[in-house]
Amino acid sequence: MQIAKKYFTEGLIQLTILLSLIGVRVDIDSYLSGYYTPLIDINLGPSSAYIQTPFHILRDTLDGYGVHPKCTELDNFFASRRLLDEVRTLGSLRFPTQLNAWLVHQVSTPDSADCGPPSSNTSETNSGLESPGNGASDDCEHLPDSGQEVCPTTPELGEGPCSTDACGFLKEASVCIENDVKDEEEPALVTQLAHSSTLEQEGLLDGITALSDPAQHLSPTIDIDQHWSSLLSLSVTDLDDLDSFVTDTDVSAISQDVSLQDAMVTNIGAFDVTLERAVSRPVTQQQRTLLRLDSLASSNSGTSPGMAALPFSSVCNLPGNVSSQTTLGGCLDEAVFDQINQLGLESLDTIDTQLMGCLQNIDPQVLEDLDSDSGLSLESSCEGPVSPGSSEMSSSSSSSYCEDEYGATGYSSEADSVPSKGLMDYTTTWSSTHLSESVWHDHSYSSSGFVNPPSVTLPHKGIQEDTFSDDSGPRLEERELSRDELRARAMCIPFSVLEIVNMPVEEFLDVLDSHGFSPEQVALLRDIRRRGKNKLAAQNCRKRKLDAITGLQEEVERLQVQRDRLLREKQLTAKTMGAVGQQIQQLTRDVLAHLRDDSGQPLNPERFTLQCGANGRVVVQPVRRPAVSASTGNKTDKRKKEKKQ
DNA sequence: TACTGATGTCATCTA
DNA sequence: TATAGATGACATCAG
Repeated sequence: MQIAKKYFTEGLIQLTILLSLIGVRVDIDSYLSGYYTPLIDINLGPSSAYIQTPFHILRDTLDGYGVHPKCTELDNFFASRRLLDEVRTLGSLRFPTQLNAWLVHQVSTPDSADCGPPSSNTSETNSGLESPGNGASDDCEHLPDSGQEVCPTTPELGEGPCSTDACGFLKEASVCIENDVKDEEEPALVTQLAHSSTLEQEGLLDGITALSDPAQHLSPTIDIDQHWSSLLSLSVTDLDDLDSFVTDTDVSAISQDVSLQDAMVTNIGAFDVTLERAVSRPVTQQQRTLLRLDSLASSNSGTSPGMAALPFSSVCNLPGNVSSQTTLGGCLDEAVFDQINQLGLESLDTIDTQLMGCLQNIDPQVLEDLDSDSGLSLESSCEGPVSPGSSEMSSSSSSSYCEDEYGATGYSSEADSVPSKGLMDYTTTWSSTHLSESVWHDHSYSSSGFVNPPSVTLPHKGIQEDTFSDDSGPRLEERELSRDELRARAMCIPFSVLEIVNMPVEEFLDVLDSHGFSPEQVALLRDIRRRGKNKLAAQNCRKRKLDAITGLQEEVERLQVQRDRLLREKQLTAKTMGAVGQQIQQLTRDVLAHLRDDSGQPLNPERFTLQCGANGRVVVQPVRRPAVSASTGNKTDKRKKEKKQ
C-alpha cells in the first residue's frame, strides 16, 4: 500500500509538472500534507531528541511539517519535495535564478567527479570556494534549531539576548538571531527551500559541515537549492565510495574467516593462508594433532592443488607425505578427515583402499589406545584373534570384518542391499557398514576420540588398556575383558559388544529372532546393548557438561571484562557530570551577579537560581526552601489523618 | 588413607 | 509400547 501510494504520488507530481508546463497551476500540498503525518505529536520541545533538526521550524511553514527526520519515509518525502519544488519553480519567477544556480553547480560537479572518488571534505571545500555563501547558508540553516531555543530578552535578566541554557552557546545563538532576522527579509519560498535543504543536508552530510568558520554564518542570501543540489551530488559520490570501501572490506574479512575445513573443500588459496597462520601460531600440546593435519593438508595442496578438494583418504599415501603418514597419528588424522569427506563428499562405497591399508599396518595396541576414549570403540578393533572364548563364528566374523573393511573390495553397497542370510554373512555385512556409520561416522562426542588419539590417556579399566595386544597371554586377555564381553563368551554369544551395540534395532531384533537364542542370551544381549549405548550416552553427556562449564566460564570472564569497562565509563561520566555541574553553578552565579532586584541590589545566588523551561525560556526562580517540602509533608500527614478518620 | 578424576552402570524421564 | 537418547546418582578404580 505504501509503495502504491508512493508511485501514485510520483505520478501525480509528474502529471502536475506536465500541467504546469501548459500553464495550469496545481497545488498538491494538501495531498502531501495528508500523506505524511504531521510531526506535532512527536515534537516534544527543545528537550526532545527529535528537536536536533530544524523540522519544528518548518512545522508552521507551508510544507515543512509532516516528516520526522528519522522517519523512514524521509526519502520519499524529499523525492516528492524535489519534484514539487521543480513544479513550483516552473510557475514562479525564481525559475531562472534557480536554473542558473543549478548550472553553476553542474559545472563544478564533474571536477570533483574527475578527481576520482572525492572525499567529503574535498567536496565541501569545492562548494565553499564556488559560493562562499553556501557554507554560510548551511550553517545558518543548521542554527535555527538553536535559534528557537533562544528566548528573547528576558525581563528578569534585563538586557541582551540570551541562549536557552546558561552555558556556552551564547555566541552561536546570537549569530543565529542575526541570521533569522535576515532570513525574514527573504521570500517565504526561499526560506522554505532553505529549510528543506537543511533537512536533507542533515540527513545526508551530517557532521561534514564545518561550524567553526564564523564568516559562513553571515551570508544567508545565496540560493539554498544550489547548495542542496551540490551536497546531494556529493553525497551520491560519497555513497559510491563508501560502497566500494565496504565491499573491499567485506571481501578481505571473508577471506580471513575461512575455516580450515571449509577451505579444504572450497578454496585452496584460502586454505593455504589458513594453514600458514595456523602453523605460525604458538601451539599447545592439544593443537599438535591439528597442526599435523594442517601440515599434511598443506603439503598436499601444495603438491597437487586439486587434491585439496579430494578426500583425505586419497591423499593419505602420496609419496611426499610418507614421513608424516607413516606415523600413527598421520593415518588417524587422515582417517578423521576421510570420515568427514565421506560424510559430505562421497558415498560410503568409495572409501579409499589406501587408507584401509594404512590402518591395517597400525599396531593394534596403538589403535586401541586411539579408541580408548570410548570403551565401546575400544572393542571395535579387530578382536577376533584375541577372543578365545568366543565361538569360531565370532572369531571368523571379526577377522572377516577387518578384512572386509580394510580390503579393497567394496562392501558397503553390498552390505546395505544384502539382507541377513546367516551369521557369517550377517556379520560380514552389517558389522563393517554400521561400524563406519555408527561409530566412525558418529557425529556425537564419542567420535572425538579419533580427533586427538595421541593425547588420550589410557583408561584405568583393563579392557581399555591392552585388550587386544598381541603380546598378552590368554590369562591377561581374560582378565582385561569387560564384564559384558566375558558374559557374552560365557553365554556363547557370537557377537562382540560393539556389534551388539551398534547394529540397528531392526537387525538386532532380527538377530534375536533368527538365531534361536535362549531367554538368558536374549536378556544378556539386550543388557549389553543397553549398557553399551548408555555408556556412549554418558560419555556424550559428560562431554557436553564440560563444554557447558567451559562456555559458562568464558562467559563469566567476558562479563567481568564488560563490567569493569562499564564501571570505568561510569566513573568517567560522573567526573564529567561533576565538572559540568560546577560550570553551570559558576555561570549561574555570574548571571545572577549581573541582575538587580527591585531595590537595585544584585540577586543573591543563595536565594535565586536559574531555571530552564521546556520551551527554552530561562527564568529566575527563588530557591526552594525546605519549608516547602515540610508543608507538603504536613499536607500528606493531614491526608493520612483524614484517611484514618 | 583420604581425595579426586575418569569411567561404567542403573534408574528415570522424554521424544 | 518399544526404543534411543539424556541425565542424575552411585559405584569402582587408579593416581
